[in-house]
Amino acid sequence: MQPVRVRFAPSPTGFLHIGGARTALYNYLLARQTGGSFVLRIEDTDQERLVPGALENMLAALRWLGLQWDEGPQVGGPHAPYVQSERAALHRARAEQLVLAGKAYYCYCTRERLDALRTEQRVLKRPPRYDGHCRGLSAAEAAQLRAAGTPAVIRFKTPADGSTTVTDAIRGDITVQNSTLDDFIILKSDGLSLYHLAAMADDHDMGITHVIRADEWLPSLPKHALILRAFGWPEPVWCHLSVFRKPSGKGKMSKRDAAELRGTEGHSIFVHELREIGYLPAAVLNWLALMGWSYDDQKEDFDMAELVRCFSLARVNPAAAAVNFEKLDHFQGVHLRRMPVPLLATELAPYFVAAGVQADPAMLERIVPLIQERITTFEDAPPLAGFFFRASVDCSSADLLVKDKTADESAAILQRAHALLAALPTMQHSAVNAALTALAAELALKPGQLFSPLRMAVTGQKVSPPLFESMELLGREVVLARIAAGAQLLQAL
RNA sequence: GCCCCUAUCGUCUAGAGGCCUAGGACGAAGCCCUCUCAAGGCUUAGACCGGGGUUCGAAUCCCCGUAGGGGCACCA
Repeated sequence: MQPVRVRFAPSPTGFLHIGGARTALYNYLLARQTGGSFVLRIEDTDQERLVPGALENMLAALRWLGLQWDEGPQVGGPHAPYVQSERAALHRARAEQLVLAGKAYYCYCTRERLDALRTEQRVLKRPPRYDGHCRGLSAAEAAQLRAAGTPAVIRFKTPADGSTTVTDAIRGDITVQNSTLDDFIILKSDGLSLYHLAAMADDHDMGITHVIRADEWLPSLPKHALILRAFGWPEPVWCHLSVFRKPSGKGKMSKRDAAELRGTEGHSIFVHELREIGYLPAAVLNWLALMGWSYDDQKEDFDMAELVRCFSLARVNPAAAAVNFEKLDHFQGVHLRRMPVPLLATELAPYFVAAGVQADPAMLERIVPLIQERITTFEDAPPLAGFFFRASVDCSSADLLVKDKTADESAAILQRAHALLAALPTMQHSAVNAALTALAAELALKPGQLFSPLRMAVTGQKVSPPLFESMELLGREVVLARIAAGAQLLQAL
């Protein structure tokens, strides 16, 4: 395949979400695969909707995912500027060029008239469309309005009849009757271009060969094709990706859904939050890649290099996919288990700090093998392994009881274990295992009967990393102290 | 209201006329392993939206329904 020039063109009106990330990923993959270029362009022509911090958020999220752009903000490139608002003069010139060519015209209709028109059409159950009022203005009328300083927009002259056919790479030909389109605005009265013109002009100027974007643009695709044709510009390969649906399969994700997700499930649709929770970029990438694209009927485990090698537009699925976070967790597990221990330890360290425990780096590195296959996200680590670093643990006395035994009997059993471990020549886990297993047999207890209360005493948890390995890492002193404390707690009952 | 897109297990998907008594993955259930929890191994349940065509033959092609999604701004 020839080197492509693709672009990801987000609008800085919010945080980067998984839908945008997947669009960026597919673009990136195609660029890398063909030795082409991945352009990042910021579409900020709607100054009113800009959200402070959104741009920074997107750049950081893209970088975290490893989707480094070849041209764009912060890195520059031969087609700078890459921020659309800085290209306003270019867009304006294009709009005027179209007017001169008789393919667009100035429109002086007020918003009031437009609103009234729409309301009327709504009442009549007619599609809301501009009625072409200013298209028929005589030169004299137009000149008069202009002289009076009447605010004007520029509208594109859509052919009244006939149809427009555009080809989408994954959906085939799409044909719409031109009568269903109206004379849409391409330049606002403030002189800034609307998306339709700005995006097409920039795509052309930047030499974009493939436009891979969200499905929501499909209805306006004919407008874009019309603009391109009006200029006589070549069309890129179009590829419209289906939007993601809620996990329930119903509808698009809303802000409210997003908040709920973060709070109750520990998941998120925002890339930066996924990062905060402690997901691996490799897992997010693997997950996203497979939502709407597949390689074959077997392979699902991909790293970035493999994705670059295997990706193809032809295998992108046109149907909408519901977001499935269980699958994310699965990929997270796959990639997490594959991570080198020292690296995982380094990544985990800040999460312990955030949880209020000082985790000694050397100790953490010894603990990681015990928890690596027991955690999903980094956030899961402190609750599981925080007991290694705390001075003492809080035990629930109920769980300190040996099953089917009284408190006193349980305390006595704990004391037996205490004495045994105190006398053991080594705290090496297999030795601890052997000794404690023998003790259980001697006391006619099932292993679990003895180990459960011990686990509670030593870790303060009903669920923990392997007990004997944990004891070895904790050291005899700490283990004995905690068992003694547990026994004491029982006696106080 | 109008326009566009989509339609295989609960979910993500494989399938591009016979290889399909429809394959894989997540999730679920069961078993094994086992000090808890995981991880791992094995097994099971589970789908071609409906109706018409075309064809010797359709999950695959066409049409009509239906359902879901998206769009119809001086937003992107």
